[in-house]
Amino acid sequence: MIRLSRLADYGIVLMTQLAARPGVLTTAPELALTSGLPVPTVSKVLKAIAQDGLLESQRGTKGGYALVRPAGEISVADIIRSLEGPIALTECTEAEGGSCEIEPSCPTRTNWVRINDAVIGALEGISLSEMMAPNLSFMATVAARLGAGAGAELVD
Amino acid sequence: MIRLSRLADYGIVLMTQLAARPGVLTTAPELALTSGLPVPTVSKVLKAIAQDGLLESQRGTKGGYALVRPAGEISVADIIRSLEGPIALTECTEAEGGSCEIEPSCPTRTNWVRINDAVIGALEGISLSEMMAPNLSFMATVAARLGAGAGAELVD
DNA sequence: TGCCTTTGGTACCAATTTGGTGCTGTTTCT
DNA sequence: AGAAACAGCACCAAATTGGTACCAAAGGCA
Repeated sequence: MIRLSRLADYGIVLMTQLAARPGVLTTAPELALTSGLPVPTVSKVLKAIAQDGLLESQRGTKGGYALVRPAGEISVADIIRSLEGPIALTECTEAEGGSCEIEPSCPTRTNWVRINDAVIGALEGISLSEMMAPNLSFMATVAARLGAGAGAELVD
Repeated sequence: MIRLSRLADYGIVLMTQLAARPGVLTTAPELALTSGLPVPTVSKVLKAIAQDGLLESQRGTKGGYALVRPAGEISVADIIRSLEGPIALTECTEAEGGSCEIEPSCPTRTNWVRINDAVIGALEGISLSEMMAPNLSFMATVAARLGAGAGAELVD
């Protein structure tokens, strides 16, 4: 499966909710309520994202989490990376290339990097603010970006 | 992880090797040799792809596999789909939406489709023939494609 | 100061998924 | 016939994931 881990999925949902309250500290239990996810899970996810620097955290009674950057400057790729490390679709495309035994007989290898880059590009191109509301301008952006490709005729 | 399954990875490698010999039937054992993968695995992968219709298969002594379409008309997305079914980055984006419990409180949901489409677009935009050789024109194409946004102005 | 709230870190356990393999049947060519 | 190759099972082992629990540290407040 080419599938995002659930944690990353949750991360994007939670970050989107945080983006809706810029500058305000929100606690994990609060986000658990609004998202419908269990508190420990929310904690785990936010902890990891905060550690990566995408969230600022405040301990204590009036603590909580808040975005460190405006929603428009945080991409989906950023969030995925903060939870899962560098985006690598296959072992081939990992920085520490080593465990691919068929590597010598694999001329496809170098081209994998291109696929990887294309996917990363797609994820870089979508910011948190674009995830916040179902607005038409966003759909138009994606449509234009995809051009002849896949999700083309979304709008109009 | 946002990672392709190994089977899909293998599938693309094997299809690339088949693309290098258009019109010629190649056996699974042969491909196992050239790819360095175990025969049963190669068999399994090719079997699945053939069943989906991307490969034609011929039984018997002089049997083997061959592409049904020119390499230029088979995309990476096609191969992934033939092995894993529809590309869905999260449960949200699956056709048979059902198992997402937090769905009602998930305004992000509709936007997930956009991310999904962007990734699919990136994968649709890369054909087997582009995976065959490390040629510069392909790299230039990708570079241009990545330029503005994600999987933009694909082939033309 | 003492307590409560909240994040930080670690470790663990269970379940799902994955991927590799083996076996038997069927087709086709020599 | 017999050999070679695909077709379709079904199964087993291992890795990954994800959910949880527990304790430590920090900060506000009475």
